[in-house]
Amino acid sequence: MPTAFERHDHSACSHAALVRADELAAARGLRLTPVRRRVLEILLERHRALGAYEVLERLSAEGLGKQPPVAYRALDFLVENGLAHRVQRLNAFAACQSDHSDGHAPAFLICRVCQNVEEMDAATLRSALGSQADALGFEVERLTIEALGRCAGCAAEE
Amino acid sequence: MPTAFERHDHSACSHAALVRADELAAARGLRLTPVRRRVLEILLERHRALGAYEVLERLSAEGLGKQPPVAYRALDFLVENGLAHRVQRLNAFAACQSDHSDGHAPAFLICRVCQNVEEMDAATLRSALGSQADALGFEVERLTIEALGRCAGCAAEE
DNA sequence: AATGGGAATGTTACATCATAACATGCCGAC
DNA sequence: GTCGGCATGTTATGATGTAACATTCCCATT
Ligand SMILES: [Zn+2]
Ligand SMILES: [Zn+2]
Ligand SMILES: [Zn+2]
Ligand SMILES: [Zn+2]
Repeated sequence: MPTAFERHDHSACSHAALVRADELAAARGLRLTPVRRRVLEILLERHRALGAYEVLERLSAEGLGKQPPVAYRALDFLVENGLAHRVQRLNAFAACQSDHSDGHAPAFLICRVCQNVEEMDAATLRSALGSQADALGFEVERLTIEALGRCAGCAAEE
Repeated sequence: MPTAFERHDHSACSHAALVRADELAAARGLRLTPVRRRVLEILLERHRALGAYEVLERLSAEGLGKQPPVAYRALDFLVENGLAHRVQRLNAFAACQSDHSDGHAPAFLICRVCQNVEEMDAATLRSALGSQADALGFEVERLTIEALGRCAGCAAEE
């Protein structure tokens, strides 16, 4: 798989993610309603993270809902079911582009120039942090790892 | 040093941090003005992170400023100079309680029950993530590592 | 002492992000 | 057919964050 920062046939990313979403919905009996599916498609258009209000604008233009709760509810649904992630640093949301079907909690690389977001496997980091935390008696439930920086392409251009 | 989650003589934490702040200000010619110093003291009262508006309320009660920019400017100053950290998951700020004098970027353990925030050294994690990112040509500039979970004390009570 | 420049603070007004609460519509189970 | 659960629609408000400009303070220079 190419990274989010490379030029690539993005329709393949997008299509694969939608297929995974449909499979997941079927397997778990989730209701991937028109609004929810459309929000996922919108997020999948790029590797950028979108703010809830950016998503809402798109929905609104398509007659799928004009008020913030519509966007937030769909986004929350996607996040809860692992189809999208919240990027804390940006107060924004990105579709999950990884092929782990379930329960993964990746690290994110965020390019501050092109704004693309790449998911990176964080299993090693998770377990390293987990044992450090264990030593302090702390039980980790959710882990956020986000790196802000510059991707190779943007570094080359500057 | 006790962790933020243990019972301890917190005035020692607080006092030590203020001494470090004064030393840093002297060494780097920073202007630790009344508002800035007071904000640091307020953050240091507990190991909790405070929202900007919580800080502002306190300032306002003391006649040190009634408008959001007052709080945000002081907080930004503290963060830029390593005297406080921003906790992304909480949209909140915590005084730096570590004795690293400079440029450290710790991982945070956030107890969702008692709300205390503990800093943990993240040097190992940083370098591990750094090399994973390097392999993708990504240059990390800022790294956020935040674990949400439950501290030993709160686990014992539940 | 006056002057002037830079940093900090004061203030207004607004931008952006997020959710509570309640009304309405949809659909399948009984 | 109607009841109950879930999704959606709508209103209103809460919470977080910043742009822009006015004012004050301090201190170095004249
Ligand atoms: Zn792609
Ligand atoms: Zn880039
Ligand atoms: Zn303490
Ligand atoms: Zn706790």
